[in-house]
Amino acid sequence: MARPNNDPLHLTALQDYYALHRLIPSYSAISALLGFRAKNAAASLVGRLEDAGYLRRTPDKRLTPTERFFERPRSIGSVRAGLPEAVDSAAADMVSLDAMLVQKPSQTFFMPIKGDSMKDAGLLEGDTAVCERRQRADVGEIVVAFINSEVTIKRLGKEGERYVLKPENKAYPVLRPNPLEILGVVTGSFRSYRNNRR
Amino acid sequence: MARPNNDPLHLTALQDYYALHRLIPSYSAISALLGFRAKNAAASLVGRLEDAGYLRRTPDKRLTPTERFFERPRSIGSVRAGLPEAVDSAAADMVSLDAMLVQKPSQTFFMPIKGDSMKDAGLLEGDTAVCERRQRADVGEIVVAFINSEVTIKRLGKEGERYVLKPENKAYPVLRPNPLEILGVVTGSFRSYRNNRR
DNA sequence: TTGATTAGTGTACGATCGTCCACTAATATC
DNA sequence: GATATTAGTGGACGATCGTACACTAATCAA
Repeated sequence: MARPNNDPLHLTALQDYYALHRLIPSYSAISALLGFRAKNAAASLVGRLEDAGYLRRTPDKRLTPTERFFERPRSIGSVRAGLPEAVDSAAADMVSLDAMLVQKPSQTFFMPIKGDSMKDAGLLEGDTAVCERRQRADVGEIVVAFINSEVTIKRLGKEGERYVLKPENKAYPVLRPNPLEILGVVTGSFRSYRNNRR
Repeated sequence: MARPNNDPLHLTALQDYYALHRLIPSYSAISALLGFRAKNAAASLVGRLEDAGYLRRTPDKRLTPTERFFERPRSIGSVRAGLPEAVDSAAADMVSLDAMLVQKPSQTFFMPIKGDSMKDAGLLEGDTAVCERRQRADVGEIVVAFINSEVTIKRLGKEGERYVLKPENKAYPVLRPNPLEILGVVTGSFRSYRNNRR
């Protein structure tokens, strides 16, 4: 019995499962999850998902999510009223968080933001900065610098011939370290409003 | 032959494998990876890793990384200069940002921040809010609300018996929409300094 | 010196996994 | 109105997976 299905790829159910367990379920687990009676249905579903580029296989044939698997709808902002489910998927493109924030994984590391010296730049205590390892930076970029045996995040400025580190908070002074050692450049940031993990 | 081993948990090798494939390998794959001749060695290794809290199992017994699996030796604080490596606990090439910010993929969407009405909360123009579809929210949460045929992001407040929407910027007034329709709750946010923006 | 613990070898076995084949029912196409 | 195509059923089968049991070698503590 092939009941017509508006979501024949069952993507969201699998994404929820993955978010919970960090693993693509086995065929029989997929069948249990989606209510299939034959695990063969799961097999062909996985085939479709592979064709669509949501799943791939490791060298030893095991199932793995691709980048596209993690894409989420980005809504435009003007949505029709009424329907609460209305952040309209028709008016949304799909974007992947990782693809947006991490370009060079091997050069990228995370740094927790401490204190409020950068709060006017929208970097608050507890935020995480996405940083790219690099020794040189341009004026105006936010950099990870090494100063007084500590790592700090400030905006790179210039006074005459001299490079300085500017906080984005009037309560803090401009730093004029000499020498100035740059560990990396902040290419993004993120924060979570949840306390708990997972 | 039990050769003495300085890293009897083989964590880094497994972390590298996971970074590559987003999957904990099978016992035989572990044996191949680490050069074991008996996959039983992998089995007991996994047992140790479970005891140490690096791995756990899904309800159907399949292996999964825990939060601790993604931790990295943090040598921050008093890092000696010149060594920009190993700055934070979670390495960017291992853990996906998506996993950190999205708990329920099927209910989650992204919304661009417009204007500066929430700048004191660290939400700037061009940032992206991670939102979870939900009709009800608690006072103090940042919500996605529907007001005057537009979608807006504000903090949910209460005045007496009445729910209000508070901007986080003194230049903007408190909104008292009636009725108040909530589309979702902001569970996180992120921004990229890449091409544009500030 | 003895005994316990740790780390890995080797073989065997049952359970689970993924694939294959034939089949069905609803939808879409011509 | 005939015919693909899509989505799922059902059972069979070989391969792989995880576990169990017996054993070895090196380290460590009493």
